[in-house]
Amino acid sequence: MLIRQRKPLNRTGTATYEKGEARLARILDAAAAVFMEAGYSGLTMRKIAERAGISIGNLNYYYRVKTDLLRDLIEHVLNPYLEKFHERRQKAGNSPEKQLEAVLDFWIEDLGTPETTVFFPELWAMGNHDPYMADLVDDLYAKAREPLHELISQINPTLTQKDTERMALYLCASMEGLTIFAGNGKPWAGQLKAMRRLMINNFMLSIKAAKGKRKPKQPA
Amino acid sequence: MLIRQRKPLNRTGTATYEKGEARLARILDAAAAVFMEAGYSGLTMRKIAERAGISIGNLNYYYRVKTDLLRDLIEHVLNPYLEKFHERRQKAGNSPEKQLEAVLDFWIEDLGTPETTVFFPELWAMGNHDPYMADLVDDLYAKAREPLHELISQINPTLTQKDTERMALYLCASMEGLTIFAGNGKPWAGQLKAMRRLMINNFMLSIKAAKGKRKPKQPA
DNA sequence: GATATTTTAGGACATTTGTCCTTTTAGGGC
DNA sequence: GCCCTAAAAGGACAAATGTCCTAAAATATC
Repeated sequence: MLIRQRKPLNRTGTATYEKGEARLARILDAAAAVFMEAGYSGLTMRKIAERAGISIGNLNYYYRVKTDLLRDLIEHVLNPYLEKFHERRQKAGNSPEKQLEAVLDFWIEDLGTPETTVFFPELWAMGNHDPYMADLVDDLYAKAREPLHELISQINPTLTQKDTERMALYLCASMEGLTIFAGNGKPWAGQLKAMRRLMINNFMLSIKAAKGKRKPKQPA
Repeated sequence: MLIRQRKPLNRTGTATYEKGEARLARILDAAAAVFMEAGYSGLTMRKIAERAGISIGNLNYYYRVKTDLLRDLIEHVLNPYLEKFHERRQKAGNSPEKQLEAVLDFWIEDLGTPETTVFFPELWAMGNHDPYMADLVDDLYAKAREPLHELISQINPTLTQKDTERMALYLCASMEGLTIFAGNGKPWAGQLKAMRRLMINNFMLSIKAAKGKRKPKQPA
């Protein structure tokens, strides 16, 4: 069954038949696996092809240029994160506190997975040398912080928008930093749950204790 | 003037004359510069040689194997950090609070430098694929956390050792995570000072509010 | 079933990269 | 001034890698 009309050659990351579509997905899966094992510097077209069970020629048919494969790979890995975050946000509890706790819970739990532990530090490193990657990462985190932002402002309405943003960034940075120490296979991995409790407690404390300058009605 | 006796060839990262010693240092400087610009994946022997103003043959005379150069490079960059942390720790204020504040102040300020912003994320990524690098990074952070550990336990003596360690890790992870967002050239770089204030305030709050289980004297 | 296009494989090529070898130059010890 | 080793340069080589080309096989469309 035909899926999309497209000129032969001169294309990248697209397939027209179902078979090609499936192969494309498997290529990106293989690329992700290689990336996790060997990192960005160890990500070669031949390794990807071998992992996907196809020839280099065939891989080159789908991706003429490695850069395109890399970009698709990043999106292929990152998209599920945003989806997971959005759906998790819905089925949170009732109060803003419970909701925030649910989001943070999920966030920190995710740090412990091998994918997140390996993938994100690599992204951070790439972001320092590749503006495209830097933008991609920034966008991702900006979207991931949105729920935090909203919930923080509900828990402590006296905070200005700027203070709320900074508080959200604080939480985000703290959790992401934990990846390095308590991520999968890291020295503190066994204490991830304890760290989660400690962090969330401290976050809540900080949010409530923060003295905001915003007032319900501006006094004359 | 002769500095060290050594068999010719079969050596790595060592020089015998002063000239060689100086060249060695310049090689590592050049390597650090290339590393910062291009990252680990862009670090090639030829780029390093070119940057150092020498031939590949000469670079190979000092480092037969790239791995050795990389390890020396890491140490060459990391050592100043430990030194700076130790000396900064001495000239801190009087009270434990002031001392801790000084250490954290310096720590977060350092995040904003181009070197730290670029170098550490690269180290984190390498640590996921290279056990040697992983150990090196772990050791570094363990040493960097020592002052935190001690000061935290002074500020809140009711905390058990484990709680103190976790609290230190919390501070450490939070600050390191901030690198990604407010490091040099990052979107939040302009708000690094504000974030520093926010973080340190919250850290102090968390340390003091933490309820420890340790008591001065065990009750019967 | 015939045809056109997608998909696949295999080889090939130029470039890059780590490493090695040989030769020349420089510098310290006597 | 002579000798020995360090320091430096340049070339060379094999392996790896991204990319391209051509031909065969598979597949949808008519």
